[in-house]
Amino acid sequence: MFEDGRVEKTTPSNSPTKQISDPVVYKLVRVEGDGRLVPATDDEIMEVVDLLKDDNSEMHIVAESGQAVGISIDDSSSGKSLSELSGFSKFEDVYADAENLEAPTQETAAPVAPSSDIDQMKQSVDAAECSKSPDQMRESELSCAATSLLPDFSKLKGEICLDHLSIRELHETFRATFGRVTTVKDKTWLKRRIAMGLTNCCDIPSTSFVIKDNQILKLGEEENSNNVNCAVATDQDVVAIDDQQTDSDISQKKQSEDCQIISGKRLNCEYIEDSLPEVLNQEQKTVKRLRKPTKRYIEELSEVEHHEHTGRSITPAKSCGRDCPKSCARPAKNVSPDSRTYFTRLDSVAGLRVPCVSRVRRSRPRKDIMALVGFYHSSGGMAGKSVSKTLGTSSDPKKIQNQGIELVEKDNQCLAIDKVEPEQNLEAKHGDSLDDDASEDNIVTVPTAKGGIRRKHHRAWTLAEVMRLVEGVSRYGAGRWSEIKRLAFASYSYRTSVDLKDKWRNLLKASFAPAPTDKVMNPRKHVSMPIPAPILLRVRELAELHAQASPNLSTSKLVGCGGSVNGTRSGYL
DNA sequence: GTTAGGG
DNA sequence: CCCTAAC
Repeated sequence: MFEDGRVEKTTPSNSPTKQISDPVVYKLVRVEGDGRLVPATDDEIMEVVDLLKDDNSEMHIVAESGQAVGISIDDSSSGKSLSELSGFSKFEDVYADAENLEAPTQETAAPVAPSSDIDQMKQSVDAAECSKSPDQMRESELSCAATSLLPDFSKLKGEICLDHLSIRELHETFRATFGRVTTVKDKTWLKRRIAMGLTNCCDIPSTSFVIKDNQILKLGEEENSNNVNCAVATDQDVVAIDDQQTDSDISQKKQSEDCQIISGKRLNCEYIEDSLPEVLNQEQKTVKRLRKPTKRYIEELSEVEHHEHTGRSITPAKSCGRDCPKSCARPAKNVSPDSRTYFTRLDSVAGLRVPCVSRVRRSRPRKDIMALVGFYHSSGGMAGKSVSKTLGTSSDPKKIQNQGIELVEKDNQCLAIDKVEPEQNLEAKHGDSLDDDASEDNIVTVPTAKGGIRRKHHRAWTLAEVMRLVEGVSRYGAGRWSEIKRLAFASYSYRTSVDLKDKWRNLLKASFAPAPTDKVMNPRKHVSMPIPAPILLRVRELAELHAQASPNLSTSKLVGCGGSVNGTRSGYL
């Protein structure tokens, strides 16, 4: 996996930091996928020579001899970055982290003993004015900041320049920044590391810079190197993570420090992971950071959304559209809206039981109404016929699509259907009251040839409706359908004026057709309730009446009083 | 918006 | 019952 990958490298430490008393000889190696370190070939060395020159200033890592050997790289988690970036520059952090691992034990051995610094710091918490050596004085200032573990560079007021600090001061600053001590003696590394901590940024120039308002101000630094720095820093992160993950002995302190830097760099590099440890330094908490929601969180969110969505489609409380303006306006009958009981109404004339789902007009049957199908079938009659017919339409390949549309449609439909209407039961007792407000909704969407779909809802005309229609025609005149609708079918929200007109037309047809003879008719077709002869007779009368009156254009009102004038002319409307 | 008529 | 032209 890392065959092509990068070569880690070593050179004699030519760090500008002359304080390094312990020169380290680096050896260029290649990290194999399994973590083995393979001595680099000449080609590989040549490959990175340029990098060495460019990044020389970053290479003055102080590492105890032999530490480089212990570095292992977990390719499983960092392979990508490793393959993309120069492994060589990782050394900086790798070494630093390796060093940090042993920081507690190294403290005493370090040339600048951190422990003594700590003591001094504690003693000089409020001793900024103590008369000490100039060096100590500066230390005191830094120590004051360090005691809170939060950097307080108030004396520098927003502008921090680390360039002129000594190694020891840098150590103090480091400690103030990260809350831990370090034995790294490399000034540049310390500066950059501190700058990273202070600015939460990995874009730290390798040369002089000033930190102002938590931002890096470069001093004559070119833009080009910045990108490199960022990338390098990211790479360093990866290495640090790997180191942290593979090394179980790691100290909590170090973990949090790594984490902090990592998160800060992530922020900058817009690479965010959700595996942040819980332990964060204080200053971390003050830093806003982008955090990708955890997977679980995302799932929960989506689930909520889903619930909301489905909930919306299931329980819409919207007003019905054109179909039932009236029924919606009417006061709701005192029924639980959630009740899904379906009452049946006994049609006294036809002797049929038809479902009475209250005033829902032109909406497709809900799923649960399908459960009633069996009932429809067993009950026979025209209701059964109509339902089976509509069901047949819906069971084609388009069914799924239709159902999807159904949901949408229902949102726009009056869903007061779930209400049960006691009055209908009363009417059932009354028999065929003209106030009968029967309703049933079995609406199916039918694909049309045009590619669209149309809602097909079939509601068989009850005898009561027919009678009411006939009366309406006789009273207001055939053709005044809107008036009939308004005055006689006000409570039949599902019957439009067009419906009335159509029905009347059918009635006319029936009335002038030869009397049905049972033997001829297919019993299957005859499920449709026959219109009682008296009604048909009345229809014919009215038709003849209109046939006569209508040409006049003036006398639709005469219809009611006209009685039977010259009978048998054209049976036409 | 209503009505008539074809489908 | 839907669709649409005509009014």
